[in-house]
Amino acid sequence: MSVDYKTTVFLPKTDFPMKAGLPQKEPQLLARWAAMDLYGRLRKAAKGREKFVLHDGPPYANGHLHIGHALNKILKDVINRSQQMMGKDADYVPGWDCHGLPIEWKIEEKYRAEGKDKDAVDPVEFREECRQFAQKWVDIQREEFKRLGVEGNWAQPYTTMAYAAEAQIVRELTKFVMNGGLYRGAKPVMWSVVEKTALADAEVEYHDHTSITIWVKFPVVTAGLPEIEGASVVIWTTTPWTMPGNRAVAFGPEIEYGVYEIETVAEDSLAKSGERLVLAKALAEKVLNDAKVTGFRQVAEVAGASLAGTILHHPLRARGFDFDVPMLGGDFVTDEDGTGFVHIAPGHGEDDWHLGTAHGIPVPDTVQPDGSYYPHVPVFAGMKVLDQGKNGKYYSPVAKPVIEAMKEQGALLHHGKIEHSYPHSWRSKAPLIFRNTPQWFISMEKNDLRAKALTAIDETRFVPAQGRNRIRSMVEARPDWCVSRQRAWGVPITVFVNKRTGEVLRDEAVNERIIAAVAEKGADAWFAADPQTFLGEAYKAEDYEQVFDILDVWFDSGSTHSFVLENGPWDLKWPASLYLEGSDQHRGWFHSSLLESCGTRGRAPYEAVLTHGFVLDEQGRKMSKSLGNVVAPQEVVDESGADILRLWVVGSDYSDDLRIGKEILKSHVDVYRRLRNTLRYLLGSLDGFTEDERLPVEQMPELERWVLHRLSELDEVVRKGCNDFQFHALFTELHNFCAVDLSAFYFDIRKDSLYCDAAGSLRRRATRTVMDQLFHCLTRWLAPFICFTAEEAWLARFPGEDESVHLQLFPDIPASWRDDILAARWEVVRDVRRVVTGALEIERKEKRIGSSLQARPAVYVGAQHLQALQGLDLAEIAITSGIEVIEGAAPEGAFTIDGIDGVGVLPHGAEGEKCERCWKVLPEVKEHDHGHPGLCNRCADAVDTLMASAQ
RNA sequence: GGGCUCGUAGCUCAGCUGGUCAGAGCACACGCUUGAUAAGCGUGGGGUCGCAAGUUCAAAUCUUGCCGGGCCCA
Repeated sequence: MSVDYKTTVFLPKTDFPMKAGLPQKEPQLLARWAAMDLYGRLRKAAKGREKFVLHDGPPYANGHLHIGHALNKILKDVINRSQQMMGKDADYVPGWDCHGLPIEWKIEEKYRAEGKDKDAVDPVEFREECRQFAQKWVDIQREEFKRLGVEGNWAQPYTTMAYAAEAQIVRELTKFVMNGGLYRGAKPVMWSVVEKTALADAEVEYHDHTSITIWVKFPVVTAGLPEIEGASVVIWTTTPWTMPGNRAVAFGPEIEYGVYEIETVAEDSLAKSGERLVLAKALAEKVLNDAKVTGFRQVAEVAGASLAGTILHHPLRARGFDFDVPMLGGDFVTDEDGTGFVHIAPGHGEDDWHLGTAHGIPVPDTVQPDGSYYPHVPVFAGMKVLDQGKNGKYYSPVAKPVIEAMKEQGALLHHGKIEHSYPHSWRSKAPLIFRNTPQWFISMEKNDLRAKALTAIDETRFVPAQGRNRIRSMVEARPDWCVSRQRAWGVPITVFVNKRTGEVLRDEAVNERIIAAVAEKGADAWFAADPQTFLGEAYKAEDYEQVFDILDVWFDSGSTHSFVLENGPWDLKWPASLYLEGSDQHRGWFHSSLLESCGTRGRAPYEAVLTHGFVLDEQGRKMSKSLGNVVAPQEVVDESGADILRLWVVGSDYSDDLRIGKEILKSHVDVYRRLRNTLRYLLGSLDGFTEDERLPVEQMPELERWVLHRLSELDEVVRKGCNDFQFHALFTELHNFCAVDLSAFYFDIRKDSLYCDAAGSLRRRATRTVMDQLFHCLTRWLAPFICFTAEEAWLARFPGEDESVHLQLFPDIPASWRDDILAARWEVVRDVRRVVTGALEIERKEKRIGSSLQARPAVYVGAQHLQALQGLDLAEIAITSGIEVIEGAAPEGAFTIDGIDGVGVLPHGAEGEKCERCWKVLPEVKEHDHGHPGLCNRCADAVDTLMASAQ
């Protein structure tokens, strides 16, 4: 037979390519969206709708984006797009954090390279360089974010360094000035003697460091109980340099202590026979062994709490440290290491400071900014507590003199070394010290800030819910907020202090003049202008100290809600619908925003907080250059496309840490292919589809109604998933729908009708009508995820300058599509189908058939299955040329599947000839009494119709 | 060291308040198709549910400890 029927078959036809070429295609779509002002159109279309405002947590403007940025912004974009398509006005204004140490350091590095001295440069000039640097990275990051497909107001983003922002930050600060929340205090803070500055928590990192350890005896002078009279209390410390700052010794009220009398000692021991030492019982043996005490006996037991009231002497009392050292109870004391006693230097530690101030002990200033002791410190004046050795390692030069002095006084019991985790500066990598410094604080108690913040936490929705506990425990325990930094690049603490009274000037008129100047000239105005211009007539500049400390950058970013949501040109809403950042921001932005807003407005600036985990490598390890496991978003985009990265985001469970690597990306490329081919098949099948062809649901076969039912189920899943910000499960369902329900089932079955039925046949029209619905649903549902590919598919079907899938809403699914009874029935039908395909597989193995159309099996079913099959053509569903359904038990040897009871299949080859058009094997083909030799009846009619319509 | 958290097939993940819970998709292998073709269909092999105790008639699911990873803090 030489007639080529292929031309009469309606094969899929589309220009939508199988191979995506995303790295090339995506930039074209971006250019298109820019040209048509998609963002503007989205705003216009959504005007008047309920607002959904995801307030962008500002990334820091230095360096290229890393994978964590990509995760964060893609997630935000998916949420914004899905909210918009659910009918809200989801406007998104991205922003950047621009002030702060890292940028300042970059400029300083440059100066150093040029041999310039930073301190010799005018601060305004220095700040201008920082500003330029930040702006450069804002521009670079903006392009990198856009490339990921993130939609938003890129033309008018916010930055913390915009003059308007700086002015508003100053305004926020003055609120704390006016309500008394801001105060100047002194406090030990993490201090870098190298950078000569205080460091924020976020600027501290922990590394191993070797410290000298000393065990020191404090003689009891006034015993709180008789057992310890004449004894010495032993402390252990890893920071010998803090001994000049010692003012107390802490014990654990719950800890059991013992008094030990030394009997015999080794030759080189510092302990003396006959002396009595107080130690925690759990640690005594170890301490005494370490101190080379060879014989001792416990002479008394002492409960920790009973030590209260005991007075000790400083071990160097004879050398100028002539003050009493009280014993105080501290919950932080443990008997797990050391001696069970902690020496307290209120100027050198957080716990120390709390305990000291709580008992009215003055906080001594012992160490100068450069790390050397003040001249007034006996014995050690001028010595350095920290310095860099010849080998480049940092050590404490004063450790040895301290040890010597202690030895001379007979106060040293033992000394040694320890390697432990110790705070270091994130920039210079130098070890830090705690140093007492004058700083500005926002009180957690004044104006009930802590209580307000805790209430605000309770009133916020946290996703996942554990986030609430995390931030709550931090706010409960945190000390006052230290907002001052001794730096140059940032918003200054715009405060005047009365030189005579030490009082902070509180005057709204002065504040307004400062704010106006900053709004006009930026925060530089504070440095450049004559202070008298701010003070006006009422005050004399010489009576006031102008503060030049810089505000903690967390105060900047904590204020973004005020100049982005509340004020500013964007017309958003306050509070934000959502803040979304990595889980580290419980201590960062979520936290600072909460405090700032509670302190100024009495509530959180957000309704909900969503956190995601961190990105790890394929083995679940942290990414690092040294491990060589860093995945750069730019590389993924260049190799595979942004849609692949976006797929990775929605295909992962972001509530936990997520992993990425070669294999994981490859699997997402595979997932992408399935989605793309599904869209492509729909496009090809819908070639030439017109409204005339559309068929009402009532006239559709059950199979089509089943697909519509599935769409109604998916509609629910999609909306629920988007509302809950849970994309992973919903995406998996969409993908499985494409793979399992469509590709392997519906499409496979309907190929025959689509290709071979006459164009006007009801069955084919029903198929194409449903495929049209599928196309609308899938492109829109997928649009927030694979924003490029969804658009490409949409445009392949609806070309036009004004067209975009992103201007669509999620489809409205008629409630009538839902048919649970039908769906349950089709579950049974698919079970039967599974048994048939299983049986055919054996025939295939035995080489008795190839294509399933060569088979005409006999299916034995029970009453229940028979009922489910009522009115259906099982051959069509199983894609065989014929089928025989027989009610009754399956005969011996029939194919069955465990778990699908009552269904057995006996294979038979189909009888007849292969229709040359539809490839079914039918007896009627041989008979061909319809004038078309080689064709079945259906195909003969179809060809007739086609030829008639062609004429 | 402390707080929080995670650890189910090669990968991404389902498995709610303990009893068809050992699953899905992908990957892999084999076969089919050659009219979705660098595609599509079918079948199949993979996990002692991180490890170890314990509670219970019964544990991936509860408790404790340990190991490993992560975030935050010290």
